[in-house]
Amino acid sequence: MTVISNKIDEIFLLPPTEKQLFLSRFERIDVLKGTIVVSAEKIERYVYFIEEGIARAFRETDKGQRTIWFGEAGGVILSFLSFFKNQPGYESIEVLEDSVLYRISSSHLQELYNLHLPIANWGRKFAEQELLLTEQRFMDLQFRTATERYEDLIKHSPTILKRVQLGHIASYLGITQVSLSRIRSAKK
Amino acid sequence: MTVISNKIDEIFLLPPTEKQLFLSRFERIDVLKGTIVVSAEKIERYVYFIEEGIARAFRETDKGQRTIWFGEAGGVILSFLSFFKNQPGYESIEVLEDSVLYRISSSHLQELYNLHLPIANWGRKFAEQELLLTEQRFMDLQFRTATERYEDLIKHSPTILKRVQLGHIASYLGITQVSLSRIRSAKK
DNA sequence: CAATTTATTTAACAAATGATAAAAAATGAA
DNA sequence: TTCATTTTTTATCATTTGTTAAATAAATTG
Repeated sequence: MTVISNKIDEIFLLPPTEKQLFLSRFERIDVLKGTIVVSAEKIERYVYFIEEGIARAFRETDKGQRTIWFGEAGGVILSFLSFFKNQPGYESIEVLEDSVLYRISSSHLQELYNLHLPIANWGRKFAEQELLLTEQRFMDLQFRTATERYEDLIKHSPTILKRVQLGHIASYLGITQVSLSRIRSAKK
Repeated sequence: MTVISNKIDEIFLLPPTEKQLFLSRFERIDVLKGTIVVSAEKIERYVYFIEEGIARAFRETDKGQRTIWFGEAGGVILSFLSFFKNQPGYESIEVLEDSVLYRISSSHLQELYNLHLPIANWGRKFAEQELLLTEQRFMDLQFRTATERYEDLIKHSPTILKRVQLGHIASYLGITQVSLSRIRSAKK
């Protein structure tokens, strides 16, 4: 649980008592490659932390699946809509390799938020951090070209590039696979 | 202060004591049309709530200003990067009409977060809500065409369409003004 | 290993959007 | 109002990206 424990500390450092309380609410699950952890059809009642493995969030469209997010060890799997508003979310999330996850239920988390100030502030910092990441994605999409976004991916997430097929990468970048292939060949 | 007071309640209902404490930290400012409330150059130490008026966030690029957000009464003016990470943000924010704002300083807010559980949870809900809005923007940009985004704007924010010039709208939609003009003429 | 499936690249054409320039319309100031 | 400025629309051409289909390469399975 070390990866996740570090991740939790990184978001907001909890006093030992609260940290322990928080961790005690987590439950380990081992999932096989291809498992759909979160389904767009359903309201999801857990937040998952990735201890080991890699995950992909995607939306089903008329033109097939389109990837909206990749997560590696230390990443958090959740549907914001599901978890914050109790609605079915936009996305489904699958693991692309056999993975080890730890999850905490919505109701446990709510209870902790309502009783423990440090944990409420942890939740706030968590939301703020995810907000910054989402804003970053938005800015990239709005202000950078597909080529630049691809180069950023090479630079900042080489692991993903190596472990994930290009069709998923292309839709993540907001372009077709053909277009990505053109970008790749232009770069040589 | 009624618009803002309602907005605060909408995010998360505070007990009367905390609500009053929270409100007591706000300060009213009246700003003239064209005032730059938040500058991309600086670290901004306030969050502003719009009681009356309309605002626009934009980034300076090599091709001129590009709008990233519009806010009306009840909206919140802040740079996430500035406020959450104490860094200069991406955007500058100006008011497009004479406006009435209420602001609370970063340090006051931090203090309230650290001492009052309900306010910490208010802050969490606020971040969660802004996260959902940002995610929505991202999804729109990624999954909908410029034409659809324009139609959504007509449907959901007719006020903005009426009060803001089309150049700003176009860059908000992520297209050129020429392209927006084409979309508008195709619709007749 | 060969056979089959899946993933990736390439090519040709269509559609959408950008860039630039000019015209038309709207706005604001004297 | 009239003139000057700003905003919006229109037109033309270049560029980018999408679409479809086929070819190549890689991975998987029996």
